[in-house]
Amino acid sequence: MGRPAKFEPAAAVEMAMDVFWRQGYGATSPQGLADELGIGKGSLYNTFDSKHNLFTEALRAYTALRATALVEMLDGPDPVRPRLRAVVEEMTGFGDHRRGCLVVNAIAELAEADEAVTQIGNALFDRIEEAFRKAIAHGRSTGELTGHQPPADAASGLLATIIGTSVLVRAGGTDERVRRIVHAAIELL
Amino acid sequence: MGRPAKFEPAAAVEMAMDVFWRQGYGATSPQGLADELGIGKGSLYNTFDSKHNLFTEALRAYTALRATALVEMLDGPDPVRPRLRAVVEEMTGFGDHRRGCLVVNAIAELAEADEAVTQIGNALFDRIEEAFRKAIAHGRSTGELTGHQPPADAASGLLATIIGTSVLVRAGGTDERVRRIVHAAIELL
DNA sequence: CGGATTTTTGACCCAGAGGTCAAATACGCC
DNA sequence: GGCGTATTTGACCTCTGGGTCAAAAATCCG
Repeated sequence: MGRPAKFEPAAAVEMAMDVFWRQGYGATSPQGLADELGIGKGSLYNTFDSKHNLFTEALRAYTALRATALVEMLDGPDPVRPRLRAVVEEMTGFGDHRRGCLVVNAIAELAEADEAVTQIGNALFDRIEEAFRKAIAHGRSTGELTGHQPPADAASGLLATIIGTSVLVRAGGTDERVRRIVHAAIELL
Repeated sequence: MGRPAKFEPAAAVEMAMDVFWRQGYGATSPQGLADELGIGKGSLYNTFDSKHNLFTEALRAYTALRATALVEMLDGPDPVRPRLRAVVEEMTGFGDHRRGCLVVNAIAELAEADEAVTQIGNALFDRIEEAFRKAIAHGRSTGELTGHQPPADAASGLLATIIGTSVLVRAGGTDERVRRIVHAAIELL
């Protein structure tokens, strides 16, 4: 049966996710990752073939987490507005960690040269936008939301808003400003 | 008087700006920069002491350009809405280059570890927000804009929107989506 | 216990990063 | 032309990045 593995790949991916999230891709070294995961560099490369591959795995894990949280938070009884607000706050990384959104950071850093990253990013963006659209459309149908733009437009706007806000959070912007942005964006629906 | 300089530092900074803008900070090497500027690596280091210093110089040049363009575009006869639209489109890098905003990219890549970058970024964000606020307030005073949120809130929202949009542009998002976002954001003022 | 197997590990590799420097070069001036 | 000065340049340096691999270690099985 061979020597027992010392670490769970899935858990390692999540830890790597964390490191990339904090430091970005370029500023993160394999050695650093191995240290942080508490394993040898060789082990890292046995399991994940390259730094870049580990990175995309981390991005995928991240999008899965996000998407799950998104569905979970939007799926519930009316009213929909507080749910949307909660989602927006959660997605921006508002509050605790202040690292913004890993996918947003990845795209800003690498988009021009890295096809894989761009693809993962756009996929997440599309899912978020679509979830927003559905929620907004639902809110309109019950009369809770009274905005005048088509739900698809409102959803796109909200997507841009959370992306922008995640950057502002990462920049260390004041809670006050972030709060105002979120509030206004939700209010306008 | 000594040997005549072969390159203008200011011009070099602008070219470096371009390279960083395309590739990001981590993916740009001193050698690559020197090649692109058509000078020796030594010359680079004589003029700008470090890669990081050149980078912050580039960021500063960038913010100066942006700020100038901003003021120029907002300063004109009524109505203010088309001006705001033009600014938003310009700032997002919509249309030609598709690289998003250099400062946004820099923050997303480095914010957590790089004080200088964070500071430059926040300064630019503040200036943009303030310019928006003034323009919106003016539009309200003439009766052109009829939105209900306080101008400061609308300005913050617009700031988040252009940041988010610049990321979407960099991700290669469809023109159609970007256009809808910009349109809706301006319409809501 | 002695394989057979699976995983770990750190030493090792090469290329390139970021940076330095002495020599070479191109002026103005006497 | 010779000199002082300012700038350029590429060779050079060290260190780390990203990655490989042979040997060691830890398990199961007969």
